[in-house]
Parts: sequence; structure tokens; C-alpha cells
Amino acid sequence: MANEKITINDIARLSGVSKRTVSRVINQSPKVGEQTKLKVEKIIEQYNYVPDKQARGLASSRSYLLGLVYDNPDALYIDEVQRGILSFCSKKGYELVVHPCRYKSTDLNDNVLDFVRRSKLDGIILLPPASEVDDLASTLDENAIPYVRMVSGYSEKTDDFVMSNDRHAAADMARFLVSLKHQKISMITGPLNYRSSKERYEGFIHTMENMDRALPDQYLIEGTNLYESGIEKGRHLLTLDDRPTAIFCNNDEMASGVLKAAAELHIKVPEQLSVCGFDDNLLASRIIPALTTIKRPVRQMAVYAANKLIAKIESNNPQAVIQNCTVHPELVIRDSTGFNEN
Amino acid sequence: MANEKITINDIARLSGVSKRTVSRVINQSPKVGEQTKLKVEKIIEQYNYVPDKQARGLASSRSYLLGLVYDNPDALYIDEVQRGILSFCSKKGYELVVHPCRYKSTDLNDNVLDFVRRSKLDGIILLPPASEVDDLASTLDENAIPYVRMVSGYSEKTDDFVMSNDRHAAADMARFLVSLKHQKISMITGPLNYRSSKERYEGFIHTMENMDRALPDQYLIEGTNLYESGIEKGRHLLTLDDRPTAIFCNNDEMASGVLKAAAELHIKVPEQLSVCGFDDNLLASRIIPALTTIKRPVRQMAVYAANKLIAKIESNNPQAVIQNCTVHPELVIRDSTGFNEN
DNA sequence: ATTGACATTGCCACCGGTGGCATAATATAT
DNA sequence: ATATATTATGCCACCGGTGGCAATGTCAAT
Repeated sequence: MANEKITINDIARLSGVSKRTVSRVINQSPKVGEQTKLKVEKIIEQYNYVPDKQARGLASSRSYLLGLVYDNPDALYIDEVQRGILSFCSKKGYELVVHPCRYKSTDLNDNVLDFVRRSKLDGIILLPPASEVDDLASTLDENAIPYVRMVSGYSEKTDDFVMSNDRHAAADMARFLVSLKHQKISMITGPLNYRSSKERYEGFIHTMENMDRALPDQYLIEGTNLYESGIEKGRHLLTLDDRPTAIFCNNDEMASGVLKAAAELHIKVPEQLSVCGFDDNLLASRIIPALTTIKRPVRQMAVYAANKLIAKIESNNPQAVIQNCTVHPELVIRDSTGFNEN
Repeated sequence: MANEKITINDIARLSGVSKRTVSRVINQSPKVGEQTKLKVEKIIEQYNYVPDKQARGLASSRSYLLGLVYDNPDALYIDEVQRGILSFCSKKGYELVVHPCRYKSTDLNDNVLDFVRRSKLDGIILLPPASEVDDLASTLDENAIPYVRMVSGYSEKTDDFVMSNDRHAAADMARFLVSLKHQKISMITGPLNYRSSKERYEGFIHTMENMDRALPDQYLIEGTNLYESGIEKGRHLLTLDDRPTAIFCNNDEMASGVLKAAAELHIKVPEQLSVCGFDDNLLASRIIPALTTIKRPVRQMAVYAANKLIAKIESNNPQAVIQNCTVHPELVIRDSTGFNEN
């Protein structure tokens, strides 16, 4: 099966047409006669011919390579995203090139531009928080580089976005905790300059306010999204004179930290304290007690993103791009939350 | 800075030599006059010229793309490997294309071959368990595709391997548990057809035997490396009439499962039971109690692998390849193990 | 029969590099 | 000085496709 490599010239000769016509068949050009097309396709099939990406790229300045740009320490999230993208793009004949970066670095724009140019990527997918940097998006626009941004929140300009409605999910969490009769509810937010953190924060506290349960200042703390931050802020909250009975964390990492702090202080979860997170990463189901959290359909988002990006690349008219891609995370109730006993 | 793209022809014209000579400079050919070389390099520098990978690839059948082939559900491991490889290969001008696969599928060989051909990859890195399939390695050899295999264990044919001495590390664990005065020690192995599982298994039980502490049959169980398997086998072991006081698991995933089972059965860790794993993935430090485990220097292995692969690709003589790459995992003692109290 | 419009196909240059060989320049031997 | 080896450089074809345009064929309209 794995013969010597066979080129467009071979196919042309074997099917008795010019290579240009074969090229047209490959690219599904409409201006090819029906029977010619069938004849060529048959030969292509028969010899298992696949066009050479490099040659194609050189001639048409395409590479059939997509880039994934991220600055996110959450390996579980990254892995899920990669698998989602690959599941879609590999069947479309694209491959995925990965590119971790430092989203805060001053040369982020140049760095990403370089990345795209060096491998002539056809387009890139941006993950938070890099996806939140509008300046980067502008630069990509200026250079006519197709891209899709995965973000939390929503935007009118849906063309370039795949969105997750974290705000709504955080509101669900607020209602859930209240339904468990908690009176003293606290939240450890992520860095509020991150869009996702802000969405979750606002969704949560606004809902609380609407139920006349506005969070007092000492119950509202900004963390860094890291485990260590969860421990630190957890310790702080749990040693307050009037400690909360429920803590909602911006992500599972910090929620794990809070569990750690609670364990140190011999506070029982969920009997004396309810803890919940956001993401539903692997940790959430493994840790003891298993975390009540919010599951983001990350893989689904990644599939949408790949779909959208390829649509953008392959169509010259932007209308062809699939429409609004918004995804709804949902509450997953496990063992770290319970009725308030007081 | 980001001018119109500048090609080898521009450089040739600007520096007053032929493009062939510029090509020689780029490729560090020795047959270029010293001052010519300097002159051209200066122009290249000045105009920030980078050769086009596709054109280069088309002409020389190289792509400057490396592939990463894996069938491993451990996202943390994969992420670490990716970052390790990238840290080395990006500065050498290579990019990384990722390719999850099903290592058991009957068309693994064809699948991987296809992957390599479609994108004309210069070489690939294989991760366990795919790296353990000798048949795949043979196929790659036959097709003259450069590759490096990351494996647990050792091999005489060090050329193609980056190895981790898991056997030795497992022996350390055996000695550690014995030093804690445990008498009834159990092991949940991974699937013994995996090389890594076998190495850890043998390192552990042989060391136990050498200390006259051979494991009785009922304390030796084969698991699947998955969390659920840890729960199931854990339950089984902990409900034996004469249950063990220490359980060594082939990986952290299963160790987490055992902790879960222990929690269900109200067995206190580490007071009544010591549990330990292998890998030191994120979970290990986050779970409560934090796991005693063995840390594999995964990133280091990945860097070695990239280094070795690129050396193979770039040199025609195999001697240039860096020598023996063996890495030594080490014991990390945390809170899930303690002195046997009986 | 002639012409024009349109659909189909082919020809050739070109994308940006590298390989092989010829040629020019310089050093060494006779 | 001349022949000979050695080094440095240039020329041209080629890698495997695509773009633009010309050529050919078909059919309806004049």
C-alpha cells in the first residue's frame, strides 16, 4: 500500500488529463466536467493519492496547519481543548501546532505573529487569558490572520468568538447555595482583570443581591486562581470571628486549597462548611470530598472553535461562518456541599 | 518591522551574491568564504530574514515539524511533555504537531505513518504505551522515519530511547515502606503488559523478596491504572480479613482511588493505612492527605527526547546522537504514609 | 454559416528554496 | 611559467502544487 510517493503528475498522466485539471478536482473547483471529475477521482482513490501540503502551501500560501496559542497553567483544560480541536480538524485535513506563551509579556504580539509566520499557519485559536487581550486581536486583524477566541462571557461581535456563559452558571451556584439555607456565603474570585473571573464574580454577586443577600466586604476576596491562593484565602476566611458556612471559589484549584485549609483547621466538609468550585477538572472528582462545581463543556467549545476557524479560512465570504457559538456550563453537585445545619 | 515578506532572492540581490550562496550561508555550509559569509549574514540580520519552511521543505523534503504521538489519558503528563519538547525544539526552529491515537487499534502503524506523511514530519516522539510497541518502531525503521521513544525501563539499544529508571525507584519505595515497620504490604500493579508497570512491579517485589518479605498472592493485584480501578481494588484489599497496612499503587490515579475506598470504609490515612503512588502528578499534592509518591522528571525526559530527535534528524551519522539518556525518579514523602502502629 | 457566450481544459510561469554540476578564483606542485 | 589541486561561487533544473490566461469545444442565437 505504502508505495513510492505519487504526485499530481502521476495522477494527471494516469487519468489522461492535465495536472491543472487534477488540481481543480482536488480543490473541488466547479469548472470541471462531470465525467472528467469522476474519472480523476477514481484514479486518486485507486492510488490513494494525497496532495503534498508543502507544495500546495508554497503555491497557494496555505499550510493546512492551525495554531493553538495559550498561557494557561491548567493542563487538564489544555488537553481537553487539544483533543476537541483535533477531533474536528484532523478530519478536515488540518494539523494542530501548539504554542504556549506568556500573555503578559510585552512582545506577545510579535511572538504570536512570528509563530504564525514561521510556520505559515492558516489560522489560530486563542485561549483565555490570551484570548482576552484585545490588542492581540487587533494585531491579528491588521495582519489578516484568521483567528477564533475562546472566552467566558459574551460579545456582540460573535464572529470571532466561542463563548461560555459563565455568568449564568455562577448565578445558578448562588441560587443553589441559598437553597441549602446558607446565610454566610463567601466568594473567592479570580483576578478580576480576567474576563472569566469577572463574569463569574458578577453573575454570583448580582444574583445574591437580587435575593437580598449582598455579600459583606469581608466575605468577598480576590484570589489568584492558584491552589496556594486557595489555601491562603481559605485560612483567612475560616479564622474570621464569624466565619462563612459556604465558600464559592472561582475555580477548582482554589477550591482544593480551601479544602486543604479546612482540613488543617479540623473543619468538616460538608458538615460544617460547604465548598464549591468552577471548571470540573479532573481534580474535582478525585479529591475527597468530591467537589460540587460547574462543568464547562470545554471539548464542545473546542470543536466549535475549530469549526469556526476552518470555516473562516476556507470561505472568502464571512457569512459562511457558523453563527453564534455559546455554550452553557452546568452545575454538578457532589459531596463538598450540604445543608447549613445552624 | 513586519515588512512585506522578504525572500532569498532579495537577500541575494542586496548582498550581491547568488541565491545559492545565500542558501549555503543559511545552511552553514563550510564551503563559503569567510567574508562572503559575514556579508550575507549581516544583510540577513538587517532585514530580519527567515527562510520559508514550506519552500525549504519542498526542495529538501524537510518540514521542520516534529510529531508527538501518544495514547495516554494523563493530561498532566502530556502537558508537561509538550512543554519540555517545545522549550527545546522552538529554539532550534522546529514546531510541534500533536497526535493522540489509540495504541491498541489494529491500524496504529498506518495511522502514524499517515500522520507523518501527510505533514512530512521530520521525526516523531513516542510516549508510553505507544512507545512500547516494537512493531510500530520496526515500521518506522523500515520507512526511515526518525523517532525517539520515551519509556520506563532500560534497553541496550540506547540510541532511540529516553529512559526512566522506574525499577530502581520502586525498589526505593519498597525499602521506605519496610523502614516504616509495615508488615503487611500490598501492591496494586498496572497492566503488566505495559513496560512501565512491569518495571515498577519487578523493582518492588524483587526488593521485597530480597528483604525476605515476599508479597503473598492476595496482596498482589493487577489494576488498570485508572481511578475506578483504584477504588475497586482498594475496596477489595481493605475488606480482606487480614487487610494490609500499606498499599503501593502503580500510579497516583489508582492511589487516589484507594484513598477514596479508605474514606468510604472509614479507615484513617495515614494512621491506619499508608498509601503511595507513582508519578507525582498534580493530583498527588492536591489530594488530602497529600500522596507519598515517586516523582518522574518528565520535563527533563522530554527535553532529552527533543534533543536526541533533532540530533538524529540533523546528522547523517548516528554517532552524533547524544548518548545514554536515563533519568532517575525520586521518592517524595508526603502525608499519606506513616509508621505502622501495630 | 457565423457569431457570441459559456463551459471545459491545457500551457506555462511561478511560489522560495536546494541539489548537482560547471566555472572561476586561488593556492600548490612541478 | 605551467599544470594541478582546492576552494568558492554561480547557473539551472527541480520539488509538487496553483494562478492567470489562452485555447478548444459546445450550444444557442442571429
